[in-house]
Amino acid sequence: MKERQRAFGSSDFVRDRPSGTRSRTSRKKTRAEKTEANREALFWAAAEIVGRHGYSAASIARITARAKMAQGTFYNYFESRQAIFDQLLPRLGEQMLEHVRAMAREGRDFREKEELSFRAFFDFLRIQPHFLRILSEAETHAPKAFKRHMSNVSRGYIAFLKRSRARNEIKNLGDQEIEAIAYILMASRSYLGLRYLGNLPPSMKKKLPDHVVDAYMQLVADGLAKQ
Amino acid sequence: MKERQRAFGSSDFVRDRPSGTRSRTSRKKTRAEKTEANREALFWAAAEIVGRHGYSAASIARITARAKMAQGTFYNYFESRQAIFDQLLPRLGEQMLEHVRAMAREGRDFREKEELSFRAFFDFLRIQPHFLRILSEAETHAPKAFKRHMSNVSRGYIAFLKRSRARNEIKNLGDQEIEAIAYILMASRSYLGLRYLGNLPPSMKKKLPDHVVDAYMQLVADGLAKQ
Amino acid sequence: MKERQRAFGSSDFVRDRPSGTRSRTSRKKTRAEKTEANREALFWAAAEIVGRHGYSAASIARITARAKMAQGTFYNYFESRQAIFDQLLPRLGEQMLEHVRAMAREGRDFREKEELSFRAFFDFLRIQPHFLRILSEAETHAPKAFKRHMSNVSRGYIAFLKRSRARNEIKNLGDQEIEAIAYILMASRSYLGLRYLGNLPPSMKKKLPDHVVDAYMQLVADGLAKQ
Amino acid sequence: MKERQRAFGSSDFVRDRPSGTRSRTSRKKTRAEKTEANREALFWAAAEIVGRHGYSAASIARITARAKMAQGTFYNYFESRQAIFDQLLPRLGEQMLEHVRAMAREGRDFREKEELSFRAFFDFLRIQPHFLRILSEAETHAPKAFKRHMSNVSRGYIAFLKRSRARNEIKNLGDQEIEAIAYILMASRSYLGLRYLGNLPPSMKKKLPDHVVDAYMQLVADGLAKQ
DNA sequence: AATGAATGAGGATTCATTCAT
DNA sequence: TATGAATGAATCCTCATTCAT
Repeated sequence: MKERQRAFGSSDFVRDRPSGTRSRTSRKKTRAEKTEANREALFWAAAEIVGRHGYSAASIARITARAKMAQGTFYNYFESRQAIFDQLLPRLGEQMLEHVRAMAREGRDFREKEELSFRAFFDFLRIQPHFLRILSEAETHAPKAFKRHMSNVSRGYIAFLKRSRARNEIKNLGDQEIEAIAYILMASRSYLGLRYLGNLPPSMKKKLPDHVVDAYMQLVADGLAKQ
Repeated sequence: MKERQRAFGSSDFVRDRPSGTRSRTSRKKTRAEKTEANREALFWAAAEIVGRHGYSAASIARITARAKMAQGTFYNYFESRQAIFDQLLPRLGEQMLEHVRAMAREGRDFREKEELSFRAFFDFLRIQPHFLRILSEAETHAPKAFKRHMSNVSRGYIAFLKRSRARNEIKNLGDQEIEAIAYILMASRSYLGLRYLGNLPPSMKKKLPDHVVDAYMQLVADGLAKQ
Repeated sequence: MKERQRAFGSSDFVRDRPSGTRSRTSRKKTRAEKTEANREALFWAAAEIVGRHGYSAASIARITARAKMAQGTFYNYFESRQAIFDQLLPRLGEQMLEHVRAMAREGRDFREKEELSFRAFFDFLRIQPHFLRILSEAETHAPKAFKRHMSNVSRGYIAFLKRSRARNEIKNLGDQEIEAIAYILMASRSYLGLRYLGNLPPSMKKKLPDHVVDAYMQLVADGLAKQ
Repeated sequence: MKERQRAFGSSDFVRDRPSGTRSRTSRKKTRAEKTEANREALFWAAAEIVGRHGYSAASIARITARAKMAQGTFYNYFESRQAIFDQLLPRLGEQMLEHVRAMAREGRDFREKEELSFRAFFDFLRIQPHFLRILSEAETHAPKAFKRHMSNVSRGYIAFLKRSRARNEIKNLGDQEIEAIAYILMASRSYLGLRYLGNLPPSMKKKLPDHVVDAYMQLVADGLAKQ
């Protein structure tokens, strides 16, 4: 249960930074940089622990131990335990969206975009395997963030579906139907992630099996195709 | 935060009884009946609290307060706090399956059965509105029960899909694709439940809007139809 | 930790009874006999548990479980938990004294009597291996019984020593010295018992090694002999 | 039953310090010193309570109250209640041995050394009157420490006896007999301590009566003398 | 800004005792 | 008389948060 190994949640947080800001090799960090680094360390420690063991297991003691800091230091960076919880999902969710959008952009039509974004989501889970647990427990432990995330993501999805509809790439569904479809597609990603990538020791970054992509795409493409 | 009112869930357990055995009005309960009633009271108090506030908020103090018992009494009925958590999902999950299966049985083909079972699921959520939260946090707080539930439900779903395939009512998918589809359909129910029935004061038993059923059935029926 | 096996502390309690009163084979017990048997069962269950795990581990639940009774039944036989604790040492102590005295009686002089009683004590420990622990923790958990036992036993020992002194079988010690000697001899028995018979699974009834008897008798006989 | 007064034992720990390091009057304690002082306060509070009322009466609440700390603070200094119990006997036992050895060193032969160490033991009991109870209940409440202490002390005693044997100062006993004798001598100290210094309000530091020393030395010296 | 000790409320669990059956 | 459920106080321990250094 001790959290001494690997202070930083993962290399992901480094990768996360716009590459220009990466600290030059072996220059001493400025105060601001060190502050930022500490906040990051805490954030990723929390993400790791919540992702692996759940919000209720993420005590300040555990988070700070993993971030190699004293307990008290936590409160220089976050107002409270709840405060850091409230930031987990928004930030990871935004990361996820960026990652997915960047990929989907390459597709030329609904089908291509949808497959690309579907694959991108599971890519992202390999980078950030804790995302799904952080998401699912957020409903109780960070409910505002959860709602915001869900409506945020669904809004994007709905817009995408409406654009596809306008381009005649999918069935002519009503707006309300489109919203429901968006939720179904979001749901699929979560459950398939859970089923096919879940519970992995995070070193073992399995890939989503192709037959899952096939099944999904058959259902979605045919299910939404103009008849 | 005090838990003094009777758990709503408990009406369900009464409904659950074979109607012949319902205790005659104002007869004194036998010892065995009282024991059973207490266990039920604790169970539904826990279900209510977990469903509404999450597992970590379900302290023994809170559960027993809601069930109007002394704290120590809890341990006459359950070995530990974890023990009652481990029973929540299996029991509610079984209830859900029975409810859904009973409805689906009436359908004549894949499409009818699927729609009936889909509607039945949301019926069930109106009876047992805490089911979804109990399910989603179970991943961390009752992981064995969670896995068993998921594989239990998916097994049933997969069998249903294979039967439909054998009857030529749906596309000729491979076994692996069928499993993925099963997860997608399970996922849809959860997320749509969350979106359209979630977060309700449990008295307000909203119905799932028809356009959601439409959207779902269009996607699924066309998505799985023989082309 | 469960105490289901072997309701009766040991065959000792049977052996304990004056042989005339032993219940005739397969006659139904009278009410009084049954009552008595229950009390005995509780007593020996308590002795066993205290002897093996200490007073603080001897909960009513554990005692009654071992005696195969309901918890509440305990209070038909003993006023309180403390009450049964207060009876353990007096009764076992009395048993011990009887056992030892019966043996010592056969000796003709100080030396013989002392050796016989010394050996008898360790005999007794094989019959009643829990005696020493019950004794040593009684100082805190049944202090009155402890004091009474100690003064009871020392009184007997002192009388024996004084008689030996009167018969010129030992040194001419003052009364105060005699008391100190009595404590030393009692002490020796306890510690040697602990060292050479202690911590045994009570089935393994080891015998006190002869060299211990030798050492003791050399010390005592020469130490108290007229010079 | 409240534990508000300062533990008496703690004066001992002060006395224990090399005199040069004693904190100057009214200098503020450094953090490290305060930490050390707290640990000591807890230790001696526990020793006092265990010595006076037994291990099972030594609750964290009681210990911390006596040490004038919040309950939670305890766990900054000891891993668990058992942990502090496990330290009581080793530490007091070591103190005892040092005290006794320092005195015995002055003796020139077996007889002198034995008398000095005997007297030193009772000296020590006046300083540390809880030692005997801490020792006797340790058998059940800190069994590993108990065994280690016993074999530790007996080892020293046996070595002393063997040296005396080699110098022809005592009878030529076999090794096994020597071990038994060692236990007898240890036993005597305990029981005589209990009888003659026990149960005292710890302010009343009675001295062991001379006639007890006489009796003991007569028994031991003559009992072990070459005939 | 960083530390880590201190706090005390809150949590799970145990238990002696009571009491209705 | 025997039962075993009910009680609620007491126990050990954890933890978010505060604060002096």
